[in-house]
Amino acid sequence: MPAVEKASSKIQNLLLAALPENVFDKIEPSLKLIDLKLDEVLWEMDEKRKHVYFPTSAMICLLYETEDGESIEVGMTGRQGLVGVVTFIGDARMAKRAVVMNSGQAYVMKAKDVEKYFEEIPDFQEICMLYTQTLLAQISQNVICNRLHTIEQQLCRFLLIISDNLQTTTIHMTHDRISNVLGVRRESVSEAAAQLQDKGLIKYTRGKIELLDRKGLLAATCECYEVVKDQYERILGKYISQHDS
Amino acid sequence: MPAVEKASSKIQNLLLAALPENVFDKIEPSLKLIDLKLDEVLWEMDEKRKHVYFPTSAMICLLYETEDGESIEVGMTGRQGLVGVVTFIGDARMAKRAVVMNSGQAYVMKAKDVEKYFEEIPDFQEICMLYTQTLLAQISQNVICNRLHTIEQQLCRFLLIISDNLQTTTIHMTHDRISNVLGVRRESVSEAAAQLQDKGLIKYTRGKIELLDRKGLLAATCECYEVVKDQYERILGKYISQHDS
DNA sequence: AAGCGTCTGTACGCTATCGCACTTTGAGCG
DNA sequence: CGCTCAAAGTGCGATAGCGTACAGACGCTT
Repeated sequence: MPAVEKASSKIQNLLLAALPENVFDKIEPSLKLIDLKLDEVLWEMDEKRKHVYFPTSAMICLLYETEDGESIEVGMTGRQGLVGVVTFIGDARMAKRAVVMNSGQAYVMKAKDVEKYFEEIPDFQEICMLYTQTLLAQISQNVICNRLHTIEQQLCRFLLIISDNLQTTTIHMTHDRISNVLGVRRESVSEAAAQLQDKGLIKYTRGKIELLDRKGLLAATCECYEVVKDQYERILGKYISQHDS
Repeated sequence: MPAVEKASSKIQNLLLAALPENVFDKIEPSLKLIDLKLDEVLWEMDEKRKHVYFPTSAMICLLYETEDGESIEVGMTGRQGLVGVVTFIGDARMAKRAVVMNSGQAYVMKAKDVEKYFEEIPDFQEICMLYTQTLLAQISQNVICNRLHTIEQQLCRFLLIISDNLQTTTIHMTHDRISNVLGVRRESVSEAAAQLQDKGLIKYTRGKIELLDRKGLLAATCECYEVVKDQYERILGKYISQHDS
């Protein structure tokens, strides 16, 4: 199997792609590519985690839901990461559930296998631990972002992150859905989106947002986007060859 | 040396106390008890972490500082935890600095030794990893708390956490200092504090806050306090014998 | 005992966001 | 091709928290 095909069709998850080929071959039997539908719940709080997911084209959101039903994103993962960090650092449940935010595919691995490989294969362990660090950085930044930045800034950041993970400038998502992730009103998202559209940075219609001006969005968002991205690069950069944009 | 003395005078850090005695004895030579002064900076971002701290009577805050100088707490640690998680899961820098928020003592261990014990002693590794999980839970909850809850609720939560860690109902801290941690104006803290005082939950004078009614504070704070505390208990509870309050 | 500096109280206008209610629009379905 | 319903637009009063400015008060120092 030519390396090109491997990179393009199989290992679309950056963490898996970061593994040395022989390591990947070793764990491959435990990987299964599956489809994830919108709003599918990968796990609920207080449920034992049975799988770890390495998204390729799907996007997953770690959501928290308060006692009175409001939901907020704690962290977010696409092809740049994995879902189920807690599986190998223990069984903490930091979010109430993991929900598919953008349908697509992901590799799944049973928690048992993950644990096994984690102990047996140092490279695998290292990649997982490094990713955990980037997740910590991401969540930490969300603390700051939620306190200090405007909805417009947060929306820009959100769009950029999605775009990075899905490798597209067209995002299929309604304002309402976004509002649930950001933990704000739908109207606030609509308003912020309208402003970005006025500035020529995006263009949207029902459930579809197109990013027109990446640089403009970068200028309109807060430092948080760059900070998290930089940390990701610093921590995992050397392992991840492929860089888009 | 009688066990009582050990518990009372030496191992005031709950994580260290959770280690089996023979394990503690093994790592003890690497531990040094030091004094931490108010506002002392344990590390700055982009500095290689050289030590791990196990606070006994000190309280340490993981602070983030934005480009325009605002500071916010990302996480907080006292005798219930340790500072320097990143040392063993890699070298991520999720916060810009760790600052002493309440003077007191802490055990220090060199990063090198930490790494060594981490690999050699499973019990040590486990405790460290479990604590990391609780930290993740704590930071995640801060994301939610910052988005959804009032300053008054957050102040209650803050006071309760400090009280838990310092094992006292008298907190020596000015409104100004608290405002830096919560990432709000000093006046907002003063106002919230005044309300809590009116309700008879606390009593304060210059730089000193006394908690009068713990139950009342619990009722006045948000779910976040309990959620984090529950996670801590669930994850580390079985190792930690001593429970106050 | 006085003085000074730090800590806290108060006040006011401003902004971002909320909550709610209602309208308009557009995409996809039959 | 038109209908229908979800998505997005609009408006308005309410409110939490901000920024700024200044006044009062407590406690330590001399």
